[in-house]
Amino acid sequence: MGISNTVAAKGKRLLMEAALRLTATTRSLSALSLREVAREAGLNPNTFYRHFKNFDDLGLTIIKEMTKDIRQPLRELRRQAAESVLPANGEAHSWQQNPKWNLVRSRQVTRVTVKLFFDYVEQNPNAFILGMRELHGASPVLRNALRAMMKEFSEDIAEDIKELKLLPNSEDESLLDIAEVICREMFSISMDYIEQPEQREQLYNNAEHMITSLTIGHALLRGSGQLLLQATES
Amino acid sequence: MGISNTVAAKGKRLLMEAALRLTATTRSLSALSLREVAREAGLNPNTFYRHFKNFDDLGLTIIKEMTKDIRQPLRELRRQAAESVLPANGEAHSWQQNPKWNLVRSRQVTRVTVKLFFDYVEQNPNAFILGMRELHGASPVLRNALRAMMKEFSEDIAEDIKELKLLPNSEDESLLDIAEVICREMFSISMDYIEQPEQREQLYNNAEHMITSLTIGHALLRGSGQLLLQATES
DNA sequence: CCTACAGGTAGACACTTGTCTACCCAAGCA
DNA sequence: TGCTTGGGTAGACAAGTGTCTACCTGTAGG
Repeated sequence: MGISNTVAAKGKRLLMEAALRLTATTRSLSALSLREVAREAGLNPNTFYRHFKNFDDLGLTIIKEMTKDIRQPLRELRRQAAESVLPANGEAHSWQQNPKWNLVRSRQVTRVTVKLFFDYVEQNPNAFILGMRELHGASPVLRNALRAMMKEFSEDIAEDIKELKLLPNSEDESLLDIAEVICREMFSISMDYIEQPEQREQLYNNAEHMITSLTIGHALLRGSGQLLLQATES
Repeated sequence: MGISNTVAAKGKRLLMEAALRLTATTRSLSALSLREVAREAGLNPNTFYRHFKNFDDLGLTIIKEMTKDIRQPLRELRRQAAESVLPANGEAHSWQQNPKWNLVRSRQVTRVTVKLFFDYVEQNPNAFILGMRELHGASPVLRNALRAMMKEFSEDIAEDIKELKLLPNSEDESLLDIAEVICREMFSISMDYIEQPEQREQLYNNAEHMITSLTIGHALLRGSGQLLLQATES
């Protein structure tokens, strides 16, 4: 669950999975004991030393695995979503010529991406729980690693917004700030998504509304007011 | 630091402050040991039992104190900010009649509030660190308590936006969702604010930009496009 | 003046922890 | 064939832990 099979040694994988299980249900990584993890993995305490220097080491290894597992799929999902929404025959593509269709398309891409992201969360809840725990956790090493990971995700988002032309006027670099907010919020909301299954429909709608407000507001502040007005007029 | 003197017993306060100190620099609350906290407080381990049932109990007490200390001041700051920005003599007040001035006023209120919030964070860093740690920490009790606290803050924000007329068209209840995003983000950004003093100016600007984009985008989606276009045209 | 009691201490208990040294075994390779 | 080595185990150690019972002391209230 969350730990890909790229990790060679069996014992190593067992330990990582055990840590992931304990972290999600019980405690933060730094609060676990070496013996506890080994016990959960069904191994001798000393085996831990064969694979990891300490808990930061274990945490880093898990985080790297997760990043590798999640990053690429997420981008592909977004690209698929963008390509699946096409204009009606003969209609113009550019924001200048067809603002309304572009806005609809953007929102559609957002909806699909958010949906797929939440599906992903649903399938790997423990990985996300560990991530959020340690992002604000006690270990500076893990905090920094996770921050770097989220920065990469944000850069992906910003890049995709540009390439897929999801916003008018998306040239400037302050788009990255917006992407970071989106990224942080999606991770944050995903905690609620995991813990409150009965609220999922609403969380889904809120997330979409959050992203749309944020991006549209950003575009408006950057001088695309006229276009957006046309796009939102019924 | 962060623990008001409303707590009667001296030992109790000492323990709370010790926990706050250890949490911020070392570990999450659930990873602390009772003896460790007592040692830091200069007290006998057993004294802990005189005041708290367990660590959740300690955490809850700290959180309640903090909420009481922070909530009211924050609202007052926002109100002061709103009142300090007045239209030039004879100018109209309403969004309909004077959109540009209203937008300027809103952004001004945002700027001032954000500034004051960060000042507050700077003065009580440990309280905020503990809050963010436990918001995503291992204890469900503390998580829920902190979520409730943030919900209250969000309601304050939403209410103030309405009362102070910081947005056109701010009647609907989905405003609360936006307020929750703002609240979460402000707490999240405040961690960076504490840890990266050299970035503070930029974090400050980003926060303001984030809030403005979000609120304006929200208003635009709710049909205030025409007004906002007028407001943003130079 | 006595007494109740909140707040603090002391010592002891069984238990868990990280880490050390030493031993084991199977796979890969010369 | 023999040997190196990665991955796993066993046992022991001092140190730290939560919690129990028992004891002390100042202060408020009758």
